[in-house]
Amino acid sequence: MLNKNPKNYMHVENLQAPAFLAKSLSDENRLRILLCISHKKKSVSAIVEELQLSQPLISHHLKELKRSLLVTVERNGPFIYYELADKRIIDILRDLNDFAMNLLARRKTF
Amino acid sequence: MLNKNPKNYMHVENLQAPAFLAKSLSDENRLRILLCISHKKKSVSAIVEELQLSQPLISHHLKELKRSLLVTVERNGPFIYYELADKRIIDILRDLNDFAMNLLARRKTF
DNA sequence: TAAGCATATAAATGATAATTTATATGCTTA
DNA sequence: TAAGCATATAAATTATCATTTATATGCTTA
Repeated sequence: MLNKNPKNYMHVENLQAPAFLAKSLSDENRLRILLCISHKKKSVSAIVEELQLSQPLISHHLKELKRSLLVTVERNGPFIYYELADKRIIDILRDLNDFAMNLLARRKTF
Repeated sequence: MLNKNPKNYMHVENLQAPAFLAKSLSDENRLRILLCISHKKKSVSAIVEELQLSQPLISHHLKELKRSLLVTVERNGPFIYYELADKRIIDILRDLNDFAMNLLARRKTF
């Protein structure tokens, strides 16, 4: 768990923030981008090359990830580098993956 | 973290499962439903009453949550009870909430 | 078996979002 | 300053999804 003594309590009334975050994580291509830059900042063209997706599509998703505050941007000459704003997003991604795989495995077993 | 020695490794190629799970968690009303049944199974009408949403909308979201394997169903007479399939989804929800609130707080600070 | 409640389902609608295609912007170098 | 590369943006298209409205199904009880 990220937080054993959470400072932010969840209320049935206000779940906008986690829902918004989950929406950012709900697209497979965006998850691939997050993993792709998880160890070091990378330029758009490097990401395009690695993930084999079109440049406008990558740019679109990067814009979305920036809007959700998940990545930060930095220009260096003609290149623009994207970097994780907080690497703990990878832990969350791993938790989602483990939990989802677990659900699927159980469905197959029982 | 859910898993310090994860059995399921993440690959940039296959992130369908976590993306699908995140999509289930990306709607505020579905999160409200999950929290609403987090302590005990509840009937559809009980959920409708608590969350003040229309019955067809609640049924629709419950169907979606069932499809994602997040809830299980049980009929008792005329009532149909929904229950969390795995309560650890609440930990994940809390992590999402904490992380999201953290991002927002930082944006306001810096 | 008719009536009534609990829930599901179907159809229609409106909104949002992913992707593609085309074009613009901005930096660098000759 | 023209040419070229890196990236962003805009427009068009298609797909997905939340919500509403209307209706059907299934259980129970009189």
